[in-house]
Formats: sequence, C-alpha cells, structure tokens
Amino acid sequence: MDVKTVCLGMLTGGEASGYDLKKHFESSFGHFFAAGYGSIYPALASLAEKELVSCQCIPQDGKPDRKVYRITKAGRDKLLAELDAPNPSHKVRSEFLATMCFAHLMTSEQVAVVLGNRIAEIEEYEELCDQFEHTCMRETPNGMHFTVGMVRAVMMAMKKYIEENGHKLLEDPDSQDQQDNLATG
Amino acid sequence: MDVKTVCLGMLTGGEASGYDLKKHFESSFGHFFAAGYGSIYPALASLAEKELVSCQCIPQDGKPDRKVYRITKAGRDKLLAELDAPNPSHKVRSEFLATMCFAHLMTSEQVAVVLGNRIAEIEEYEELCDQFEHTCMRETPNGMHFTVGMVRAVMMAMKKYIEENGHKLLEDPDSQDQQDNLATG
DNA sequence: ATACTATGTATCGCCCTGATATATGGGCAG
DNA sequence: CTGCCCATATATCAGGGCGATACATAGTAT
Repeated sequence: MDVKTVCLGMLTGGEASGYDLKKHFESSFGHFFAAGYGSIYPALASLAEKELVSCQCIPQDGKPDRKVYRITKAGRDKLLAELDAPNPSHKVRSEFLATMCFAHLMTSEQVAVVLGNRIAEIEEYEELCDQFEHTCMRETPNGMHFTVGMVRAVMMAMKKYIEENGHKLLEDPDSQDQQDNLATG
Repeated sequence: MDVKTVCLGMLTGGEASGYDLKKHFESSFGHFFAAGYGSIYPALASLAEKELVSCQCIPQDGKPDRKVYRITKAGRDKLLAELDAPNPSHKVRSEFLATMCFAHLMTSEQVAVVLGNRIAEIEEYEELCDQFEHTCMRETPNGMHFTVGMVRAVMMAMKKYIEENGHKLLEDPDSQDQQDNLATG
C-alpha cells in the first residue's frame, strides 16, 4: 500500500488527472495519507507503464496537455490484491510529540506556544470535517465517512488530553531543574 | 526537527552508542517518531562531523569497535535552537485508514480481519504503556510521561471508535454475520 | 548440528517530501 | 494598464527516511 495503490483506488471513482488527484489528496486523504506532486506524477507514470491505468492526452492551447487516467481491468485486480493485506500499518511521525519529550529543556512560554498552536490546528481541522460532512454526503462511499470520523475522534482525544494535562508541562522550569534530581539524592 | 535532532536530545540523558539509541527508539519514541539503523548511523556521523557530538571508539575483541557518543556544548545550543520551533508538525501515514476508504471494494470478512488486527495492535501497545509507566517512573522527564500518555489516549480513542462504528462497514448484503466476529475478537 | 537471539556497526536501493521550474490566462488592486 | 497573485497543469531534483541486508561473534535453544 503506497501512493500508487491509493491513486489506483481514487481512479475507481472515475477518470482523473494528476492535478485532480492532488486536489483529492488535499481535501480528504491528506490528513492520514499525504502525497504531493513529487509522489503522484511518478506514481501515475509507473502505473501507466505497467498498464494498470490507461492515459489519454488532451491538448489544450497555451497550457500543457491534460493527461487523463483511467483504471484498467488489470489495475482493479492489482488494487483488490493490495487491499487484501490483513494488517495495514498506521504510523505517526510527530515532531510535536518529540518536542514535548524535551519540554524540560524549554521555557514554559515556549511549551505554552507549542501546545496552543497544536490546539488551534486541531480546531482548524474540525471545521474542515464539518464542511466535508455537509457537502460530500451523497456519493462518498461508506468507508470514507468512517475514516474521516475516526481522524476527527482521534483529533478530539488529542485536544482533550492537552487541555487536561498540558499544565503539567508548565510548572516552574526555573526552580532548579526537576524534582527528580532531589529525589535521587 | 529530524532524526539528528532527536538523537541529540536523547544524548542529553547521557552518552550512548548507535545501538543504544536504536533500543531507545524502539522502547518509547518508536510509536510517534520511528527510526532504524539506516537513519541513526548516518545521523550520528553527520552530527560528529559538525562537532555537535564527540565520538569515542572503544575496541572490543571479535566485535566491531563500540562507538560512544556524547553531546557537546555546540550540540546543546543546536538542540535548543531546534526546540524553539513554534509549530512542530504532527503527521499520520496510515495504510489502515487508506484501506478503510476502499472498504466498499472488499468483502465483509476482509474488513473484519483488518479492524480486528488493528484493535489487537492497540491492545498490545496498551500493555507496553503499562510496563513503561511502572518501570521508568523515576528518571524519565516530565515531557516523556506527557507524551506517552497522549499516545495512549489517542490509541484508546481509536479503539473506542472502531468498536462503536466498525459495524457500519460490515453491513454487506452478502454476509451479515460478520459483526459478531468483530465483537468477540 | 542447526537455528535463533543478542551485541554492534554500516550500506544500499527505493520511496516520499518539499521546493522549484515552466507555461498561461483571469481577476483584482493601485 | 500594469503589476501581482491565483488557478490550471505538468514535471524534476536534492535530501531524507525505511526496510532489508551484510559482516562478525557467541551464547542458547531445538
């Protein structure tokens, strides 16, 4: 399951160009499986070479040709084979959490700013979810709603945790490092 | 904030070899900031070249030299500068969620297996958290506990969401007995 | 006797990320 | 009416991370 496979899956919803797929990634997939042009265009080229998708070039005046991709029968088979994996990964890469591990090396002010920004970003995403659920209800498949709902639930849990526990990182950084030092002596 | 910076941060807790750092990544950081040898060794080499860490080679019979790294003054300064970023990223890359987006292309059985395995993995992590909190309470800094607690809270939210909403993906006209499998698994 | 695990360092190919380049027309503000 | 940003649309490149593999040895299971 890589960017190639996700592109293949998106194309089951109808033909699309690389540019279209990028917008699709930005609007929904981006929050749990991001991809930029640097991944999408090579992925489509590779899929076309293996004939898992077909490509139709549509000339446009002034602009570069618009390349529209369609999934083939072989592509559908490949997709179904990829979806058969029993234990797909779920990975987090968080500079935020890594930073918080070293909160004792930062000032209280720095920590407070980081926590505040994280909450602001979560609330921003909340609004995106609301928009998605109000505008894309009809044609969107079941699994997409499930997925967006899960990301939202996880975000909310994160926000709640910060609000309830963030203060533990903001207690007097100046007063002689930590209690640990005293306890060990 | 990359693997180099996290290695630098780990070295504020005392000298260590690449092998030691890998174990550190596996035991705690791995769940929100993973790194393998392919990242760690080049990172340490790069840090040593910039003199942000010092390296002492300790010969061992039969085995390769053990290389012990210590953070330098310049390294501490660099770390503090990196920690100053006001909005560190928090990214998810989830083959699991991407797969669930295409649940309508899978059989109910396939979906049930994936959801069951995800829950099993979460419960496995829960036990790791318990162990961590019972064995590493003393010297571990504040932020580490905060971070582990947050990952746990997020995992629990995910588990709860699957238990409460997973059945929505299993309502397939072909076979309707799959909900029981998930509930008992 | 075989295979696996632990210690320990290191490299390699593949993939992804973010920035940048190229090309053009439309809308908007100064 | 000129400058500027935005949308459309494709594509590449350097840098970095990921997983697998290799080397070398010794203890411990099967």
